[in-house]
Amino acid sequence: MPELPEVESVRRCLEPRVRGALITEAQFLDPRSLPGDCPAKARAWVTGKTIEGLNRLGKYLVFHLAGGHYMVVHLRMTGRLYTMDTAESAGLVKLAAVFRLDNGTTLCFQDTRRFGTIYLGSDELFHSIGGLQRLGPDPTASDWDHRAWAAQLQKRRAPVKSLLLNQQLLAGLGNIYADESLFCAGIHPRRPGSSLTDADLRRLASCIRSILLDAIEHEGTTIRDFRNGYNQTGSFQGRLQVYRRTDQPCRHCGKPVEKLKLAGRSSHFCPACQKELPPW
DNA sequence: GAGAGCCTGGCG
DNA sequence: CGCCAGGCTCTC
Repeated sequence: MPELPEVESVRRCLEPRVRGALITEAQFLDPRSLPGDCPAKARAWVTGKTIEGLNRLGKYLVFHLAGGHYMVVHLRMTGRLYTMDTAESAGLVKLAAVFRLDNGTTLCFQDTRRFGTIYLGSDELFHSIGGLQRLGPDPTASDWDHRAWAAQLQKRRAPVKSLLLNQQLLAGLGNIYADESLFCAGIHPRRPGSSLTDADLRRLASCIRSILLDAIEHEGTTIRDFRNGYNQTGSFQGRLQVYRRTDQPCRHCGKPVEKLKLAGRSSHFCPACQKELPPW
């Protein structure tokens, strides 16, 4: 569910409400969200620690805790992380974890499909979490070296859509924004990375950046499950051009949007605006 | 590369 | 009932 803009929206909501706060009480209600840790041990570990800051690395949220400790959260498909006033939080059901803070805030972690994960530890976490240690560059960073990224893609024969989903090459795109970026750049999702010209990749890099930044401004896309750090929906769903618009007219040329399966995921594209023809 | 698996719930 | 879903990992 959450891709870079959704995770960033969560981070921006939460950061001012958790920074500087002490965790006075924690409950881990679903052991599956704690790979390698047990709930009792995790509870004792986080209780009494102060949250010094909240960063984002790709789709990971990183809580910086006093003493060089970290709590890293990945929301996967249906995870929600939001705050509410502790007074309002009584009787909440189906939470995977709850944290009470000394500033009167309660931080809730909810996850219908239970793929989401919470990792606790020190510096070694960044090596032990497989997806975190080899994370590619962040396309929303002002110093993103898109030319180096483009050169990597041109070395691969895999479909460009699969390459966009590979977090080792670029951190933050998921199925929605990969499809939207390819439409914006006029590139068919099945084109091999090695077939992309420098001009294609300059266009694609520019589309990725502008779409992600625009989606952050709109607090992300809510198809069904996504909620920001205030437990509210985003609004970028109204601006989608192809994602989940199969058989509906392309907003640019009117031809019906098509769908194909790539890397086990649906890919939505306009057959006229995103041609897959020789010379590829 | 592709496919299965991890889970739950909504939809046709 | 079967299919599908915003992510990621692991096996063939």
